[in-house]
Amino acid sequence: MTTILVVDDEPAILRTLKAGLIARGYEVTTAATGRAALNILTSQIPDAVVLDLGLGDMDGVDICRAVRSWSEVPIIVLSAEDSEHRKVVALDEGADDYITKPFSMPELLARVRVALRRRGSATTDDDPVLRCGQLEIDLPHHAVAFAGAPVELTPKEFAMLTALTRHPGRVLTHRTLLHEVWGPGYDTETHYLRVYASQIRKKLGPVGAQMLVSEPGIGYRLIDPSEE
Amino acid sequence: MTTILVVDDEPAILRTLKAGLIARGYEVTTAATGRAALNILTSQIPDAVVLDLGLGDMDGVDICRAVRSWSEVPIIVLSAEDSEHRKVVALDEGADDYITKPFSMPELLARVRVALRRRGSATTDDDPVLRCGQLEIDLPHHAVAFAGAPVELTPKEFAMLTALTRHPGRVLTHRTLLHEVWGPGYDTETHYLRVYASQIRKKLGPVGAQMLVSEPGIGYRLIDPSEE
DNA sequence: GACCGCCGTCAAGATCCGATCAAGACGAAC
DNA sequence: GTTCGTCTTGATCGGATCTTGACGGCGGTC
Repeated sequence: MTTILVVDDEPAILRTLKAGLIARGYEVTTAATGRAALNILTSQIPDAVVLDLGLGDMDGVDICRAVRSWSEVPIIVLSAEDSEHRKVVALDEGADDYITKPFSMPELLARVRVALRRRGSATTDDDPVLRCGQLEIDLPHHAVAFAGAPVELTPKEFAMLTALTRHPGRVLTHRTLLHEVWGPGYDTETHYLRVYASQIRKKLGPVGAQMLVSEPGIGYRLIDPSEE
Repeated sequence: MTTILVVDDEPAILRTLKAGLIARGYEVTTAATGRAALNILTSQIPDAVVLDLGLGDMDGVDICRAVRSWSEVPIIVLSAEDSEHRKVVALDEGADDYITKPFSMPELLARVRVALRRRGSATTDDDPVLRCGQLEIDLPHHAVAFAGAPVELTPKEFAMLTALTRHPGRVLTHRTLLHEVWGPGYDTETHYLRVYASQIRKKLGPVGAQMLVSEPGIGYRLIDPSEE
């Protein structure tokens, strides 16, 4: 069953969208606020999202950015504004498509099909929790746990550990990590990595510390116990 | 280098598109007819396609359909018509996006970035492993194994063995190896090679040691058992 | 057989790199 | 403006790695 989340604060539009999608055979869940949408998206990720930018409680672009930190679910943005700048920002922050109101239902449906077509051929697993051995990273909640016990990390520590956990067992070069966590322009600051690796190890405890190993001259690696 | 194919029969638009894309750092190839576009797409597939529907010789939708039979390259369609039916058909026949002329260059660029972003995350899990006989070098994991048993190598040892394994059975001259591992300026330090060849042999064990042979006065070679 | 060039091995000093601690700088929240 | 947490930077220690030199073996040449 293909599920689509529709987010819009105008009941009339919400009804129209829902009816059109159901008529095409999709399962539809709805949310009227950004907060409600994020709540849904942290627990059960649909196959696609139709998101109106103009919500009462938050900016739709912020929702895109937030969701993109833990899921690649296709997001089709609706907006009343035809502002070029807004389009570019939304697309760069994670939206897959941008439709200007008033829109035609058949076009929206076609664009939904495009989004689903892509998803079908791509990844199927979309668990917003990264795991590696006893380590668990809940991306939407920004929560880390090792062996069931919560671990408090600062933003940079979180970003670095997440980058490593996305590729268990693989060596990430110093450059790659610095790019991922600090952005471009920090390519030579390998000292940062040492400091943060040390702090992460300390917070993971004696057992977890052994999972984060350095590959001298290359980078860092998170040992994947399932590969040993 | 990211390559984008632009297909349009109006020279003015073609020029505009090409200039805008090149300014953003993309490599651009162009085609003015559907036939020319298909010719290019059968030989070398670009990273994305920008396709004007209104070509002289063929219907753009037919091009979409044809390309989709052998490639999933992202296609962004441009069209002068704002016909809803045409949009739906194009999207259903394989187009990933549909932009109506007149369009804004920043928006087009943003949509190109969306298309490329997807391509980037789709091709993540390939594991290029170099092999030569019982020797395996997993480059992303930075792991070396001989006959299934892991081998711990220092950075220079790893670099030297990798260089040799990239060309199984072939002789790499002293100069080549020194350049590859130590960089320029070490052309005469052949003694380094002797030291490291010795250490690598020691770590590969008695069987593996025999694979690394020296060609007196020339360089070193990794024996490829599949060629003997 | 002695010499010579080249290779292989070993080991010791020098050097580099990573880990850790701690202090200063910065920024956000109140 | 102050306070707190986080980020940046510096100093130091220990260890792995690299470099360098010495020595012996092997095969050719004279």
